[in-house]
Amino acid sequence: MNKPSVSAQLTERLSAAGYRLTSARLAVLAVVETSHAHLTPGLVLDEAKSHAPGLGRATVYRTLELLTELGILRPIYLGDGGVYFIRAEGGHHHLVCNGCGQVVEFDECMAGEMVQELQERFGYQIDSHLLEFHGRCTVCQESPG
Amino acid sequence: MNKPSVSAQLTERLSAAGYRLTSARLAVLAVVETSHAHLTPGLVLDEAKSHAPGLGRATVYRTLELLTELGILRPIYLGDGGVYFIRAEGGHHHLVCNGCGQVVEFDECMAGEMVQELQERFGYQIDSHLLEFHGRCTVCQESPG
DNA sequence: GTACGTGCAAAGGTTTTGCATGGCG
DNA sequence: CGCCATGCAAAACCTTTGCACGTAC
Repeated sequence: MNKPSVSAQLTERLSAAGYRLTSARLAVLAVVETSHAHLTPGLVLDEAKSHAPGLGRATVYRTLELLTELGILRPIYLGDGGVYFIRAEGGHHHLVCNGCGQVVEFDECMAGEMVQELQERFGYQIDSHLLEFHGRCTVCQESPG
Repeated sequence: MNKPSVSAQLTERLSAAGYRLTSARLAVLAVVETSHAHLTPGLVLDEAKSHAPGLGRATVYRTLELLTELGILRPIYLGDGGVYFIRAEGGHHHLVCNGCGQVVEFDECMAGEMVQELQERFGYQIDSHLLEFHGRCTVCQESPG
């Protein structure tokens, strides 16, 4: 049972909102904070088990939902039959091919000014954004159907 | 069995790509073209049955996948436990509350210039885009947790 | 007439739920 | 010590697959 290391910033967001800092939650948070990949519930379960061996599937789902509510994670759908979770912080920018499913991540982003305007107009407090562009990659343009 | 009415533009995209115009596909297309909502596979099945009573669940899934491949639909994930399909044409712009799940649609969009740049840089042919901003609505800002 | 597409039903996965037990605060 | 959170197992759901039949072209 590897002791999970999670930033104080994240743990405080949990306790500030009235949630207990259990070992199951810390294990999930450690995975979320370490990983740079697009996470599925199953993958989180596997990895978090190295911190908390007895961890159950249901708890992972409950924790992922909780972290989404707190604005730490966000769910996305990339075209195959399941959910992925990504860190909500900052933003994500995807270019997705409708043919082969390839996902390219890029950095460009002109969302800053839109965030400002949307916050004023709708009264939302905006934590994160996701920009997805869909089309066909160079390979799939040549093989229609 | 209501005869489905589908625009020639859509039917031609199917046949141009080498797909047959079956009554099942026309029924699904009619629903997609008529509806303004965020569509789930189950809802599409129910509605499309009014055009093609014997329609099966599997065919709806296969057709939705096909329409996604052709760039007519796009899947999104809005935070509850399932997929939604929306029309890919143009773009979609959502403001989603992490607390209560409310989804606001807005018109502003500065994606045009980004599309241009991404096409040049990655060689993609871009059909559509999705901009999602996540945060908390005015109500949920006051009730943390 | 032929290959593609369909419907059915079963299989395969994923997500949710109920409940007794455990542990944070 | 009380209540929240967990783990387990089962249930509920959603999605995919295999196969024989139907139908667009």
